[in-house]
Amino acid sequence: METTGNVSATTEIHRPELEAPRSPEVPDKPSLEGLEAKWSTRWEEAGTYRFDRSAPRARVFAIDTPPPTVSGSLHIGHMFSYTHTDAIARFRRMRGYDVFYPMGWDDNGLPTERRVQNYYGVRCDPSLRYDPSFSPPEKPGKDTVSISRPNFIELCDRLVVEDEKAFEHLWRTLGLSVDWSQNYATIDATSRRTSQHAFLRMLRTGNVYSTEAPTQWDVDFQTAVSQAEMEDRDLAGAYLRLRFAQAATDGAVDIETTRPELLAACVALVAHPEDDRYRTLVGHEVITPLFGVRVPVLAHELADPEKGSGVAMICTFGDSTDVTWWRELSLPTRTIVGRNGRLRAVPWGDEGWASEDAAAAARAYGEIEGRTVSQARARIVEMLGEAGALIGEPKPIRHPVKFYERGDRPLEIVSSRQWYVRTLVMRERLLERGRELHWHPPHMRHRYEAWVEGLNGDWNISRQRFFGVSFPVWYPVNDDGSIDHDHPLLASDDRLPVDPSSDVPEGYREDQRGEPGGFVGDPDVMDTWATSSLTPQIAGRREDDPDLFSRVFPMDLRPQAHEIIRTWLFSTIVRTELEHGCLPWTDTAISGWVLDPERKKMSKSRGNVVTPLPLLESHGADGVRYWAASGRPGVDTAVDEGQMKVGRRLAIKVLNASRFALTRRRTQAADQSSAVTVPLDLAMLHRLADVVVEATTALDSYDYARALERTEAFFWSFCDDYLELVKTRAYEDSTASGPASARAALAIALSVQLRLLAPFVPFVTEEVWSWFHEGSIHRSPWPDAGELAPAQHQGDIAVLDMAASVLGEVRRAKTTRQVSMRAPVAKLTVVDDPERLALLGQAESDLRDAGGVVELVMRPGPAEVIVEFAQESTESEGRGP
RNA sequence: GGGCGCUUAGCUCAGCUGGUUAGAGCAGCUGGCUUACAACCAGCAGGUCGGGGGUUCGAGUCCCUCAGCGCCCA
Repeated sequence: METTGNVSATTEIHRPELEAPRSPEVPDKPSLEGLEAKWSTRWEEAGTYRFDRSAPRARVFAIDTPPPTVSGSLHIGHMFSYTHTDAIARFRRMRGYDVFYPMGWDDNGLPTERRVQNYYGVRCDPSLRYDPSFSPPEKPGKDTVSISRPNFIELCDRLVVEDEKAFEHLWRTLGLSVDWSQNYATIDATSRRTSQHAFLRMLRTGNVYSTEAPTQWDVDFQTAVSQAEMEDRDLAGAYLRLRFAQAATDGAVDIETTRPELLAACVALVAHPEDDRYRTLVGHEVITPLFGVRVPVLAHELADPEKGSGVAMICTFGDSTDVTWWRELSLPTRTIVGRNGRLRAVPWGDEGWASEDAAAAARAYGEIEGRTVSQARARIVEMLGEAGALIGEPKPIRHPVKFYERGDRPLEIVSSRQWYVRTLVMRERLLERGRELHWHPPHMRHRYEAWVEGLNGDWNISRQRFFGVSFPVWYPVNDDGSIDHDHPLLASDDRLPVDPSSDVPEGYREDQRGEPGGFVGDPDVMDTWATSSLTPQIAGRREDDPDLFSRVFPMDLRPQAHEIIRTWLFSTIVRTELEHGCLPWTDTAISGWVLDPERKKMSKSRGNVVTPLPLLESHGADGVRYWAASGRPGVDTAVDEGQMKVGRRLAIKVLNASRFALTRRRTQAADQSSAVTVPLDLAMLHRLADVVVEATTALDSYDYARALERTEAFFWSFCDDYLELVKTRAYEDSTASGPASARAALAIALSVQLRLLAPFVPFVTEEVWSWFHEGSIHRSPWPDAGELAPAQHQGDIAVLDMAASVLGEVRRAKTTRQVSMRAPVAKLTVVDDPERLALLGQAESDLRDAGGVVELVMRPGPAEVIVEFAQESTESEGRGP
């Protein structure tokens, strides 16, 4: 076999030795039952998948495993994509790599918070003190119990442990070849230390900064969200035309808006500088209806003359364009939407809230104060109508509105202090890294590029939540009680991880917390992606095991789903670029989605989510894995129990075919390839050698599905044709070269095929392997040239093709006559050209045995096969072979 | 609005740099208990490769265009 792809580059890899087989012990009735429990236990005991941490980097294949969100329910999509990765991991291991394959749990963040709230019926109130005696109710009570932040976090920690057990059981049943001694969790001490340390480094290098700025805000979760967590949803709305009076004249200006409730937050009107209709108006002032606020009319390119009247109302803040105008035109801030999504009280007449008629403004505002945004909208439309400021009828539209991906109400923009990672200035470098990375399939790179090119702000990593990694930062409290955000007090590296809500900064005492001259902790936690973007550093133990880290980083493979390219993949590239100036991995394999059997996207709300465990029970892990591995890289794949049944049948076939091959072999001490001398046997091994090359090439390029397909196709024809052809010869109880050749070829072919199938159906292949080996098949060498080279040089595949083809004609004739396959053929006449007849002649006796042929006649002529049975002399003519 | 992907047998999908008569599995139909396997085996049938145009000796494959579906981004 020629080496291909990066095979030649891995010459330093230590290839496992192929263990000499022992005398086989074959069960009479082999079965798949219980293989998952049996082998997952033995693999654990034997440390089959244990990472050898003495391996040099060149011998290591490191996988940056996606940590599943444990607080979510088990999902068939997990089994699908993790099977793909596992097939690659097993292949690499057999190729002699030391595979670093850890498992992580993403227990950090909002999903866990929500689950804890619902599971225990509690909510976090950060103003409460820690209660060491608190224990949660058995069942959620009628009323929600308020508990302190440390108590809440304890419950999070307690629950995720349970969830992780369920996941681990699933993974072991599925047969993932994970090294379970390399676990991590995104909230554990290692992760928190890694994350906080990286944060402090970014702070020192200036790659992270905090600022008070307009921020996308979810009013229900009451937290900021980043661009990566937002999505557009189409919502019904209406354009309303509002009339503003000109301050200096009797004239009026009409604007159109979908958010009239923000009228009180209006700080200016804006028109396009080239719009002749409003050129004279720009620079003058107008007065808002209802609130009587004087605001300027300004010019800016982003005002769209085609939209509405061509003049827009700038509010603080209705959307991101408002933010842009506010910033670029240096406008004042008049915020009316509070963090809870209700209109807050504002001091009409005071500084910043000047009005032509403050009393009337306060009266009008009193109608909407305290209401939600949508309630306020309804009321203010009525009031505008009564005031005659509403022109014409509302024009209903559907338009995209920004939502938090987990949220239920549109995002609002509020001004708040947040930490940001400087990603915008990195744009070009990030694109360059995207081009360096090997994408499987390649077109997934476009998703990344579109995202990086579309970045419109730095990455906000502050979240106003409870269960997450804290910022290792406190702030001095000035003598007047205000907080000095410009001189943060940083935790020293050796104290990490810290929780600023309970730990005290150096040089301070706990009783100075919140006091003038004292300190306060940063109240926020980091975005979960700010931590999970460091999975290579966390899994590789950068903080506490630099030696390990040097052996596994940069990693080789990031497997993940396509919908988190913009979050996980993107943020990991950002962080590794900032930390190390390189890519975190050389390759990424992007898996598709699992769709329901009707090819619809699965979702809880649709109620079409397929749970994995029942499938594992009815089809076996190998069956489920077979279905998963049949899904092409990056391609969305429907749940198909039919495919799982096929996989199970394949596994059963492996048991039975192996039993046959090994039973024949019982008298044979060794399987010498030199014993294979019969042309038919050499032909079969030659074809198998081609399959080995194909499968190896495919797996080298992460195309597990192709490798499986080729291997499986060979295996079935091996069973249907080759096995049938040599059956009689292999049964012959003799040491003659013919039978010996068949037995040796069967043994070699079995060994090679089991190993080719091992990454896909690890349980059945291990079971069969154990019948005649001491060690694990998963630590055996991947098949290669050495084992099949003699056959490749001597075997002519056409011998097998000819024999199988003529045998097919014999079967056709028997089926047509509706007779048993055992029915004898009185005379078989094969007409073909002399060269092909010569090839067939090399398999003549096998063909006669397999077909039950009494007399075989071969003569030159146009291709034709004639099958004659005793008694009836009718001829059955087949097409030429 | 921009981008990416998909469209091949009733269903699920292969078909790689163009090259015999377009393949597989499932489902369907017809048979067969055959000492590896009846959870099995053998065979049959089923397709104007989404539509149109082009390049070529030759197109499922390359180019253009249209349509439908899905996803990503705005």
